[in-house]
Amino acid sequence: MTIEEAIKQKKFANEYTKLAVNILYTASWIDGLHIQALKPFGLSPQQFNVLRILRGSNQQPIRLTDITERMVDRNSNATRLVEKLRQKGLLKREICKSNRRQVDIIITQKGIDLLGELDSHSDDWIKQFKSLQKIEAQDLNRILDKLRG
Amino acid sequence: MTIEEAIKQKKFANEYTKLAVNILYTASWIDGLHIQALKPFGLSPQQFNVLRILRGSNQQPIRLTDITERMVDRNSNATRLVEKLRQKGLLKREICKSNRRQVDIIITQKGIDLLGELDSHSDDWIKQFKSLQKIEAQDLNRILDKLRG
DNA sequence: CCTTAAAACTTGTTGATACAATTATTGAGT
DNA sequence: ACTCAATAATTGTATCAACAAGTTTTAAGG
Repeated sequence: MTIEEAIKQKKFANEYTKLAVNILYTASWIDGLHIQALKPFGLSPQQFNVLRILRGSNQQPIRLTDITERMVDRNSNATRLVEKLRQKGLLKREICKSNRRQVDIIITQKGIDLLGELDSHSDDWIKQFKSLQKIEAQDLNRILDKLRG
Repeated sequence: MTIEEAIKQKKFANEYTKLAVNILYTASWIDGLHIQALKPFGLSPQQFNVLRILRGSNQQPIRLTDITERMVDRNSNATRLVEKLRQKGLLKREICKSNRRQVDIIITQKGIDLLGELDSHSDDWIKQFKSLQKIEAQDLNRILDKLRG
């Protein structure tokens, strides 16, 4: 379905305006898929994102600012996200001894297990993407990277 | 900047997972640009979207459901968005005589004028997109459309 | 040391969003 | 005409995000 059909707009000022709308629309669509896929596990996309960042640090403690830097959606409030995950027992937080301004955060076994479960289900929503040929996915990745400059 | 650098993640499971993250990240980036561009005019991206839909209907009254159908981000609550715009005097709403369940919505002159101002400033954020060649923008549009199936 | 600035987080407040439940109105079938 | 389902919109509630202002701790300059 073309973006014109999707939002019932016949024409755009130019190819670039259309692209901006298309990316925003597609992202909203993906976000919806993602939310549905995560719902059975009680996680929001941002919470999931934080957990993956923690796992990615290979059990090394990580600071809140590190998390913010690596988040897909930078606008979230890392403090409150982390607190939510802590309440669920998916991570631990501890004030850093050598620099008491910092809070060291580390994923728990329960968090790792949950991510493991999710990995095996990830195809449920990623499979939508398999409609693209690998070369198309590569093109898309390359052009998006270029776009952001 | 590659998506790997942007979120400091060395590798992805596959090209498709990477693409999902890339689209979400890029959309968040565009959204940020858009928010900044609209801020001086006191509009959110969704409010702007609604106004453009109204203008696009060529002064024909339009219903709430029509607006929802055409919105880039479907998850918003059209009732409350419209109410916000009404308070600013940018649109009028009137209960439809022939079908009193419906509310007919129409843009005001003030709304049209505001959009006119914005049109002349739109390049301010769209110009980011000019770093792409036209063919790249076309490719991107085509592949995103295909992706959504 | 003492003051000031910077860093790392947290919190308050206001506004937005998601989803379900509710109201009001119309249309269809009998 | 009466009932029931469908349509159109609104509202309630809980959660989430945006942004600024605040706290605590460390570092730097004189």
